[in-house]
Amino acid sequence: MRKAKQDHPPKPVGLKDLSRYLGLSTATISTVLNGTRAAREIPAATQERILAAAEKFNYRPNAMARSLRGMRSHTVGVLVPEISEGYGALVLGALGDYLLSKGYFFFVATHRRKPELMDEYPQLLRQRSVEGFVVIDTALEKPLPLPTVVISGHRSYPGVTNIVLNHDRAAHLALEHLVQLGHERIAFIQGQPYSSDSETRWKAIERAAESLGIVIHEDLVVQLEIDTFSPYVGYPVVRRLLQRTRDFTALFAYNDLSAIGALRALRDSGLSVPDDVSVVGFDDINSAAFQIPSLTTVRQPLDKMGALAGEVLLERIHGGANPVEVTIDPELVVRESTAPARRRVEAPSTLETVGSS
Amino acid sequence: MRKAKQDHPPKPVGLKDLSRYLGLSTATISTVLNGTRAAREIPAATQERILAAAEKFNYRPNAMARSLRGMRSHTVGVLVPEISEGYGALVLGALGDYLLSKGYFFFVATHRRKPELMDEYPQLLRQRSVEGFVVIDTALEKPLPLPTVVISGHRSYPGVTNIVLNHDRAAHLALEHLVQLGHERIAFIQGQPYSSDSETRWKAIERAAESLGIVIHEDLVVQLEIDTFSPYVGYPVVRRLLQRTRDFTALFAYNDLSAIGALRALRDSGLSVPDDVSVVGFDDINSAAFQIPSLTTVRQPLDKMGALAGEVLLERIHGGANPVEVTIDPELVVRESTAPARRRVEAPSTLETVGSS
DNA sequence: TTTTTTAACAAAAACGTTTAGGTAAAGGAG
DNA sequence: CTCCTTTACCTAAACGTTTTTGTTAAAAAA
Repeated sequence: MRKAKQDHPPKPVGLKDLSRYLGLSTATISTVLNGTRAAREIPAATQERILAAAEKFNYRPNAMARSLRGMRSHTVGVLVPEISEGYGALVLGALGDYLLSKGYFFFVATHRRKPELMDEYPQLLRQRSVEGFVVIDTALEKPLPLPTVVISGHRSYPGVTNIVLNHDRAAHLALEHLVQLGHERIAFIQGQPYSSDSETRWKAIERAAESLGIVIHEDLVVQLEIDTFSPYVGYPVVRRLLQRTRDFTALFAYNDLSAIGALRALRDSGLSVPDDVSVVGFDDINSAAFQIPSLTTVRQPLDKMGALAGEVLLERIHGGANPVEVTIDPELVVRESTAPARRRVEAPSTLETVGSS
Repeated sequence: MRKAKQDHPPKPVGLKDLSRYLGLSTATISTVLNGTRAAREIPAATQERILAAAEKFNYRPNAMARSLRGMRSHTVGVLVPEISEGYGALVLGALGDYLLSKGYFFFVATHRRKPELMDEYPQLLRQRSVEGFVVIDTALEKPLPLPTVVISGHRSYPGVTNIVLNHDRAAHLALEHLVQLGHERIAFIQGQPYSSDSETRWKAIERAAESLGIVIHEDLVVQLEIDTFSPYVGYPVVRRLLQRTRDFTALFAYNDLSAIGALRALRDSGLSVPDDVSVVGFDDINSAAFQIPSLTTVRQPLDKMGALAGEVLLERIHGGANPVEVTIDPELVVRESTAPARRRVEAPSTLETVGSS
């Protein structure tokens, strides 16, 4: 019995093999195949011969050798908390497709929010000669040493382009919708502290609330804590909220995932959506439209953001423009989970007005 | 005003820089840093000096040069229909984490089921010196020229390891559960023709049905057609099924996505789950537990399958064992979407028995 | 004293390309 | 017949490593 080494992969044919076969130098072959300026000095007949041979032996230049020599790898590094359902996957998918379509490959490094990995991976990627970085949903501690595009990044660094949603518009769309339905007491789920949009989005919500005349009641605000890509993320916080108070008619969640968890929590607490409570999500992940009730949500064009990140990065790599920030507009998608407020709170509720009446 | 080229990334320090700094040859430094056998001839003092300098200048060996020389790239290629919610993302996530933990990076190529890309990408990846392939949910037309692990592959090729779910057990678990609940007339959603598990799973279902004494009625079988990662995939087929007949008490979907679409279709047709129809999904994606009603499903340990694929591939790359197939066991997760059959079909329904009574 | 051994490192080739700078042969001008 | 151009290539260096095979000076042995 042979050892497992039996079928060594056939060695790919290299320039040297072609050189031997054609009786030409590797230099000549290389220039012809690359169609460089120097190739014009090679007669058509020879060029044909070279092309034919390359075709015949299915010659593919070794990318490492080429990169080493030419100092461009046609590779970018992508830094992401994790590849999973929802946010990351949608962005990564569109980004990947764009990069591939432009002849770039990409390394994905999932740091799982561990600081040591977030430090280490950019270095490892650099070692691998990536030409730039795309950073997804990750708060950069310092600028990276190569062209960088951050999706949902909110810190400014020189040489770093941020791709961000127009959060003010997003918050306004959602709250305006709720106000138009007659909601006044609205509960909020804030994002996890480490999620890169949490703070920015909350500030936008505060501004939108102000401009729409909505009061944000502190006891109606809860914050996500656990780090999971299951809707469970939103379940316990909403359960706890409901134990404390039920004096609200609408809930604006940090994202669809937590909104879906909230749907379940509301139901488990005997409340009906949207009859008792309207729920608005954020992102419009694929399954949002298929919840029962289907989820009203602020759509974040994650696919566009991913593709745009790729576009901007390649532009930068090729020495082009270097915008500090690119803003994308959200869109409100109204579905079944929002409805007119159950009861107009005509009279102020007891607690609020104890001192002032 | 300068052109956009202003801040050229600082050139990484190389072996030559260290060589100049230390007054030692690159050969010596390399051997010491790599701790090769030859390094034992270098006195401890010198070694210290070298290590210290490497540390000081944060020397990182250029991976392309190293690969070119050593002919090992510590890179694998992953071929996947697309990065998206559900199946692909879960597998890819676990696979990626495993590979990274072992010091391997990976290129992801998303072929979107286009034949020309499925042909082209393996070649491009090979050019990039990957050491092996992981193929996810993709029917290979021919074996690839490097160690390959296929997740949910059902064709056998020499040198290709298939990681497959025990579909017979999966089918049996689901159908047995339904039978125990008293279901006799069961509808089925088959997978898309190109989905690599479709055929295998269906055959397993036929065997399980046979062994449990369930008759599969042709008019209760529909097949997924469209290629999307939205639950919509299951919606139209179930709507059509319901227009044709409502004479069934349970539905076994190809996957959770289509099951979720089915939930919506059933509701839109005025049927209640699980009171009128019980629904069983497949995969146990994160959101399955958070549907309303939550979805009974056959859990496929996609994360384990991804990690296992990585493990087997690296084993193979290092010249180790080369199993033809590795089987993984599914698990039934019972939730709210299944319940005892609405009505025992005591008397045969009219159509069935016209000729025989 | 001469030869051998050992310690400590250096030189150079190799990996597969690309590219700047040749050069031999053929053709034309004088 | 000599000199210059042009044509059609080739040589060699370079990219940053790793690794095989030296090389040199000093120490040990004869």
